[in-house]
Amino acid sequence: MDRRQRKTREAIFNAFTELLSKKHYSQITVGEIIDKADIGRATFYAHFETKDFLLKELCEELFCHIFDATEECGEHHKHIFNCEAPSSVILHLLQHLQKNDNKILDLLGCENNELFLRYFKEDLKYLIKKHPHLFGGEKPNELPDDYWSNHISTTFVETVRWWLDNGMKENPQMLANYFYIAIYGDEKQIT
Amino acid sequence: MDRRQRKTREAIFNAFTELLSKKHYSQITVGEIIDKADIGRATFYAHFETKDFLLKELCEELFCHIFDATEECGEHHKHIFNCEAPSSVILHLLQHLQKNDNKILDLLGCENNELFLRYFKEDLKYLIKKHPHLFGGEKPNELPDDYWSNHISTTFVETVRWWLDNGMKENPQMLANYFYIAIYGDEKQIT
DNA sequence: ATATTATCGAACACTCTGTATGATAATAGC
DNA sequence: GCTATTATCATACAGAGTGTTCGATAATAT
Repeated sequence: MDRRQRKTREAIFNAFTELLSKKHYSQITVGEIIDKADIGRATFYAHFETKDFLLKELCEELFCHIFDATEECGEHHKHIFNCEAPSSVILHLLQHLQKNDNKILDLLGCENNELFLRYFKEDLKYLIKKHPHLFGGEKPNELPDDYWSNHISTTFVETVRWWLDNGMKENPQMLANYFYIAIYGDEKQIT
Repeated sequence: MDRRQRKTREAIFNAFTELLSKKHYSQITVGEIIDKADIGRATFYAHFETKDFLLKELCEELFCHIFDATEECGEHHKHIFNCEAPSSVILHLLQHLQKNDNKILDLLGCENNELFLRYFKEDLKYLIKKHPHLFGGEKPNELPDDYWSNHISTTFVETVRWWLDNGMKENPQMLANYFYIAIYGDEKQIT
């Protein structure tokens, strides 16, 4: 890829991210993005068809760094599986978040968090479907697979949302505990 | 309220609801709404400041019929508490949904469901906070109140979403069971 | 050195928003 | 019934945002 293209793309992403942390997605205009990115109007549209596509590509780029749900950046995927015991994959993800890797927390915590948490959840759900025992516990027999993977991923995302909304006072260990208690009940909490 | 006002308001709500069931909220214009409602442009703006306010008022009107989270239509509220055993409030809500009371299902099931499920969840969360034992079960001691009420309401909304996305094949009884198993585990399912 | 390609700036047609106007018709109060 | 009020209408309008086009310029690749 041309260096000019890379620089332009980078400038657009940076400008867009900065704007997203300040105001709602629907209120951001292409005019603002190109002003902040300091590029020409035609250049923006040479890169992204619309603002919606820009958002989509930003999400894909960001979440690819946390876990690979699209099967394209495998080394990160492996990372999750190997560097920790399977029972604390959740804890590991939360620690990544707390370090604010790739500034992902800025976007999950801002007023646009609905947008990003949806992407986050979809990626997570896909991961759980592929690896049912990733989070250690057992699915109750009566529940359909899909219902269960949806329940797990939703509960995780909502745990993160709750954490962010309440000022991130709890440490990742405590939060992982909440998650496990909510899902599996008192008796099965991790240590 | 003037009969003219009532008719106009009704026409706007109907046109808006019909459009929402067909296309995404962000793609709907005020022009389309007034065309379908067959009213003048100025008239629309005499009723609603913006499209966003229209959505807000529509949601308030709709969900008020299911449960009163805003404390203003108490008889429906009482309805929920009195006509069924407390342990199956969930079942009762699901039965209301299945009957498609007030066409609410059309909106929860369309591509704009994010919009409405968010409102739905907020109302439910408020209700749970006020009546912690509404759904019968017990909160694990280790979990903060707010985390728990968020978990319950999220799980319920996600159960409904899952149901809609999968063609509503299960009956309310079965669905209520899934919900209770997901929340409280195998051993506590209702009969 | 040359061909290719990304960017620029400016202009453009188009759509949508929200407001303003004066005229008309429905409603409410007496 | 008569009158004052008020909702609605049609139309027009300014302002903002979108997405495209064009020729000129500059960076990159071969």
